[in-house]
This record gives sequence, C-alpha cells and structure tokens, in this order.
Amino acid sequence: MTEAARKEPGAGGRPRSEEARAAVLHAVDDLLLEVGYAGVTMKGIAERARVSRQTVYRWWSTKAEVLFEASVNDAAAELAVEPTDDPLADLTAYLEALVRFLAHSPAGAAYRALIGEAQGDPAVAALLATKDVLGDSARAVVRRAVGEGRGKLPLDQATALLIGPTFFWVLSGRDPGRLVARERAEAYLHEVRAGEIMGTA
Amino acid sequence: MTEAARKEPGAGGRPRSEEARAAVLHAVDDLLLEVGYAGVTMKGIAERARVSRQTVYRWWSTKAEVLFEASVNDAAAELAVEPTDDPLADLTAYLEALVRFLAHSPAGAAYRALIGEAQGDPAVAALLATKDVLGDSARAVVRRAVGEGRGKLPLDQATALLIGPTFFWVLSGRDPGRLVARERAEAYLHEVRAGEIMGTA
Amino acid sequence: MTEAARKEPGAGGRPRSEEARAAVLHAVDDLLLEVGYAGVTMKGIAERARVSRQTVYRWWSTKAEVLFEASVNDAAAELAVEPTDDPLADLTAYLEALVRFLAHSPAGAAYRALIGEAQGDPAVAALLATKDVLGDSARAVVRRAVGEGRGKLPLDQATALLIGPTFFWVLSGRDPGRLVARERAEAYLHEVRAGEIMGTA
Amino acid sequence: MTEAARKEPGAGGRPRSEEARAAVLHAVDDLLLEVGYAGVTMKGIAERARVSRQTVYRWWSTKAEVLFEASVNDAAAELAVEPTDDPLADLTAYLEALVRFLAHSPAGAAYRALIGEAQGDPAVAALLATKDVLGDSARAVVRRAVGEGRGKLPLDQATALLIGPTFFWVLSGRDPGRLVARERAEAYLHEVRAGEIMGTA
DNA sequence: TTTTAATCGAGACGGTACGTCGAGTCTTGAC
DNA sequence: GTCAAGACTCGACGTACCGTCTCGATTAAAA
Repeated sequence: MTEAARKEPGAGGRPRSEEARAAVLHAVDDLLLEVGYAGVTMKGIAERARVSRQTVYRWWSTKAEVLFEASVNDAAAELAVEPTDDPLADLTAYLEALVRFLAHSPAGAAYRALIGEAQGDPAVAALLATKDVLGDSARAVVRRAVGEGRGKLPLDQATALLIGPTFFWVLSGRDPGRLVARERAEAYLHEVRAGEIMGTA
Repeated sequence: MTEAARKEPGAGGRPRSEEARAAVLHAVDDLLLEVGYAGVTMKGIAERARVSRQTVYRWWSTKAEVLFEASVNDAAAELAVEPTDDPLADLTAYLEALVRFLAHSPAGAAYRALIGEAQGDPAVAALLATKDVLGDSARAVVRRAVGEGRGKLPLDQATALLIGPTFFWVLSGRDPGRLVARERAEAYLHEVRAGEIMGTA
Repeated sequence: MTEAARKEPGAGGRPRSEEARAAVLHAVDDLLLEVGYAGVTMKGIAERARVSRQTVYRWWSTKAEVLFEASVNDAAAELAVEPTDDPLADLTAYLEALVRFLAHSPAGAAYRALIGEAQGDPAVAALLATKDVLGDSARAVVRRAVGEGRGKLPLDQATALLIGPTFFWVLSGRDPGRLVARERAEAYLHEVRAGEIMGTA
Repeated sequence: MTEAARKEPGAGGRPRSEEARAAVLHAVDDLLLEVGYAGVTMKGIAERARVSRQTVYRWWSTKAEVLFEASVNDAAAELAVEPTDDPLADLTAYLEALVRFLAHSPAGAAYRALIGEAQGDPAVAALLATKDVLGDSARAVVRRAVGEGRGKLPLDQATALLIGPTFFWVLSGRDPGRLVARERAEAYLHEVRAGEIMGTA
C-alpha cells in the first residue's frame, strides 16, 4: 500500500485483512529469491500468497510497490549501525553492512532490482524517491563521523562519496569479496577531513 | 548482433540485409527516447524498423542485446577523453563526460537501463560482462593520471572510486546539475596519490 | 422478491425497507433502458438504487428475478383488454396490445430478454414457468371469443395460434409496423371457428 | 469468422489453420450441450479446442459469432424438406422438421440461444439478421405450397403464420410432444387459401 | 427499558472470465 | 538462406462482476 492502512473514508465496510497483507509481502520475498525480479508477476504473487489477484491490485498497483514495501523495513534495519565513539569503526561497520545488504541480502536484491527498474520507469523512480533508504542510513553515519557542515562538501555529496564506490562495484557485477571496508573507511575519513581544511571536496 | 556477421555456414543463400540491421539499431534508439526502456518491445522494434519480427530474432535474441549493440559504440565514444599532459584536466574532463553520458545521453539512458535490468536478470548481467564500457574508459584515464600499480589500490578499485559517487548520484535519481567535476577530480587525485604513500587507498 | 415478504422467522428484527425494495425495482427498469439487458448487472443495480449489494442479494438471487418482478405487473396490465361484446374487436385489441407490449414497452423488452435467457438457462426457464403472463392474457381473450373446448383444439394451442405469429415476428427482429392486427384477428376467428366444425385445428 | 476465410490482403503470411477453425466450431458444439449457452465462454471454447485464446478472438469476436457459424449450416440442412407434389405433405414435413430442430436438435438449441441473446444485445440481433435461417427455409416451402403473391398476404407474413405458433410453443417452454404437425398443416393450408379468396389474411 | 434479532450501508474477500498485449515460433511465397 | 507477412501457442496484463463475508449502525418488537 506504500502508505500504511488508510481507513478514514466512510468508516463502514469490512476491514482490511492483515493476514492477506502479510501473505502478499511474504510471497513476494520468496518469489524474488526463487525466480528473480524479472520472473515475479502480480499473478504469481497472488497465487503464491493464496490471495485473489484483485486483492493485490487493491493495495498495490505494481510489483514494484509490493517489493518496495516488502523490503524497505528490512533494508533500514540491515543498514543501521549501532553508534560507537569511534568514527572509523562506525564507518567500517557501515560499509560492511552496505556490502552485505547490496550483495547478499534478499532485501538488497529487491532494492537493486528496484533501482534498476527505476532507470527505465519513471513511476518506479518516483516510488523510490519517497524513501531514500540508502541515503538516510549513510547520512546518519556520516553526520556522526565528520559532523555536518564542517566541510565544504554538502552532506548528501559526502554520503555519495561513501556509498558510491561500493554501489558501483556491486551493481556492475564485480566480486564483493574483494572490497575491504576498513581501508575504504580510513581513506574516506582522510578525504572528507582534508576537505574540511582544503575546502575542496 | 552480439557476434558479428558470421558468413561461414553452407554457401549460397540470400546475404544478410545490412539495411535491415541498421534499421533495427536505429529504431531501437528512437524508441528508447520515445517510450522509454520499459516501453520498448521486440514487436515494436520490428514494426518501427519496417522489418519482420523473425528478422530481429534471427540476429538478436532479446531487446537487451539490441540495445546493447545499439548503445555500446556511442557509449565508448562519449566516454573517451583526449589525453593531455595534465592529469587533473583529464580527470575533470572524464567526470564531465561521465555525467553527460549517464544523465543526459540517449546511449547513457540505454546503459543505465541495461545495468538495471542486469540486477534482476542474470542473462543481461552476463551480456554486460562481455564489455565493461564504464570500467574500460575510466581505466584508461586513471592509468595515465596516477600510474598503474603505484598505489596499493588495485586499478579497478581505483576506477570504482572515481566512477562510483557519480554513478550512485545519477542512478539514485539525484540532480546531476549539482555535481562539480573539478572539485571531485582534485579530491580524487589527492586521495589516490595519498594512497600511494600511505598504502591505504 | 419472488415470494412475498415473509415475516415468520424468529420474531424481532428490523423490518424490510420498502424504500430499498422500490429503489431496486425502479433502478432495474431504468438500467434496462439505458444499457440493455446484457449490460444490467447486480452490482450496477445496487449502485443505481443506492443500496448495498447484499441487500439486493438478500431478496433476489439473480438479475432475472429482479427483472421478472419488476416487469410482470406491468406486463399483465399492458396485456389486459377490456372485454366487449364483439369478439373480433377483443381479438384486434389484444393483438394490438401484444405488439405494443413486445415491440415497444419497457416491460416487454424485459420480458423478451427473459424469454431469451430462458433458452440457455434452465433456472430462468423455471422462473418464467411460475407465471405465464402471455398465455394467461391470451387465454382470457380466446376463451371469450370462441368459447372453451368447443373446437377440437386445446385452449393453449389456440392461444399459441394467436400469439405465435406476432411473437415470432417481433423476436426475429422483423418490423412490427408491418403487422395489421385487424386482418390477423379476422383470419384467426375464421380459422378457429372452422376448426369447431371441421375438427381439424 | 462469419464470412469464410478472406485471404486477399498482402498475400504473404502463414495461412490460417483449418484444423484450428474446425476444432473451435466442434468445441462450441460440444460445450453448448454440456454446459448450456450461459456456461459457454470464450476461454472455455479455446481450452476445449486446444487452441489459444488469441486464435479464437482473431476470427470471431464473441461467442455468439462462433455459435452462429457452428450452427447455421446444420440448421439449414435440418430445415430443408425434399419437395413432393403434395403441398400438404410438404408442409407437414416442414413443421415436423421445425419442431425437431427447435426442440431437439443441438443446432436448434444454439439457434434458440442466439435468438434469445439477440433480444437484449443488438450486436447479436445484427448478426442474426445476416442470415434468416428460419425464414428462408419456410419461404421455400410456403412458396411451393400456396404460390407467391396469390394471396393478399405478403410471403413473409405467411411464413410467420406457419412458423410462429410452433416457435412460440417451444420458446415459451411448452411440451413439443403435444404438437401435431399434420393438423396444423391442414389448418394452415385452409387458412392461407381462404385468404386468397377472402383477401383477408 | 433493556435486550434481541434482522435489517441497512459499506466495502474487502476469493474467484473467474474478460479482451489485449508481448514473447517467441512456425509456415508461407518471393527474392 | 534471407526476407516480409502474419498465424500460431503461451502466459501475464489490469478490469469487471460474481456471490460471500465481515464490519458498525439502525430499528423495531419481545422480554
């Protein structure tokens, strides 16, 4: 449904079946792993969830919406890192979580597929724009590690610097095992802190 | 066509129509702009190219293949930068070309769509792996700018560092106008050269 | 409602809303004219009558039942002819009423549609068998005009002789304007009276 | 297809599968008997004929068209009577064939259903108007029996007089076993011949 | 006066057919 | 052997109506 149960209008009527909602979200998770994004269909989701096709369409209009709702909570959870007093450790933990999410987590696979679909489908792009999972999670970490506004670099560009290389690495099909989070975190910290002084980037 | 015109088998027979081939590649370019990646279909390509459906299938098996062939040459051309003696200028020029390609060029739109499709479709991933347009173009620039193997950072990770932030920025739907190539190039140069000494990367 | 308001079971309870009943019958009449029999749906009836779907189903189980109840009273009224002392005049008046009913009246359109539905749907056939509107109206006229049992022809066959040609004419889509009731009435009278003597038909 | 294979345009292309055409017509015949007109669906026809749904829609746009094509040939055959020199015998034979057709033949069941559907669906009415199976067959018999234009009664009204009573009898669900063709034929002959002299009907 | 019970509206539910579309394949005749 | 044309099977699309099922809110007669 994208935005959780709106039940204002009228008031009357049979209430939405929470069971059906859960079954659909569960089904789409399973299907993504089994048949891949391209193989997921609204029909397939409905059948797997033992739910009528109409019920799926009633609450989500595309498979992208179902996937988004199914994965966005998992995504936020998997990308959250417990803050410590050590910025380097935080950054390292975040980069490790990022690789794990993008390259190995089911929620990450869903997210990659959505990012992909968004490249050729404006509707999906708009959907993704409603919640910037990656950006939000990174911003929290970066803000703690380097402080906001202390460098000349806007916060969102600083996060792009952090996320970008890993993002490209995974999406372009390179081996995620070859990434070393610790080194990247050190270099990143060095770079953005230099930016504070040099005023470059 | 994926594998260039093979003319070995048998002997006689009508030769492949170069006219048809060009018409297909042309049509797919047009269609991409008009209806977007999701709207492109094999049927649509054939009709637009005034070519029979069978003819398209004879030479390409998926729309991804047609798009790939139609855009890969343009892509390489658009990402090539004339080498100068100034590494900073080269890097800056490359980053500008990269933004132009990813965010504004038709070939780039096709490439983004293909990268996207690859996230959920292994066949497309394999297709893209046959020619690493982005990596190749960046490698050439990076090699000239910092020298190969002089840092501890492997070359392909150094290129990921260069491409990644921009790649993420554009694919996540952020405004490409806010990227400043010059600053990024300076910071990049600073970082990878520090890596040579610090051995971090 | 098919079987008039039964109020036996239990005891208390909210009484049936006569308003709702009338609204439904009214709605089905309107809809039949606007969208035709095929276009009438239970859903459409409910919405048009500003009544819940369940309420329609509570009292009628198919659209045929609603239509039947909505049209049967009108039908009987439209087919009733005031008896005079002149059999020929009675028959003529009846045939005129029959054409008017079958070819031009809304109730007749409903009746034709029901007869039609009955050809392929035994449930509708059974429904129609509960009240032979056409036969009843004709029987009354024929009985007065020629007397019952005076010919060898059973009464219902004599009525079929009267109704049949017009019935076929209209249902097979022929122009009702070309029927001349007076001539048909004369011939009919001649034929059935001959039957009394000849003992043939 | 309603009008047999049109193969003029273009010339190229795979020819229509006669096998598929026959399978569809056969399937709809079977289905009509098994599940009744209301139970016949385009989906059901396609599945029963082991043919794709698209193929059915390619040549017929509604189930009425399929049924019409499937039954019209049988209908004409079943209603044809071998002319003799005895008008009374011809008429009797025709009336017997008519009862057999309307009340007992599969083609007749289809025809009744189509007539029925036509009452509430103008498209079906138009379809039926393209070929007046009942009228054509009766006209041939009546013309031979009484001569055309010898009475004041137009030929098609004379045929309505012949067909009508039986038509009404069967369509209103009355027992076809109670009809006696011979008596009806005699009365009919008597009536229309009287009409020649009396100039009534 | 409180139950009690059947009504009402609204609207979600599982089904199933609708008619369309794209994917690939196959079958012609012409080149 | 390629080409245009176009019929073929298959399966998903998104919509519509089916008939059933909860809901909360009425509305009267029975307790």
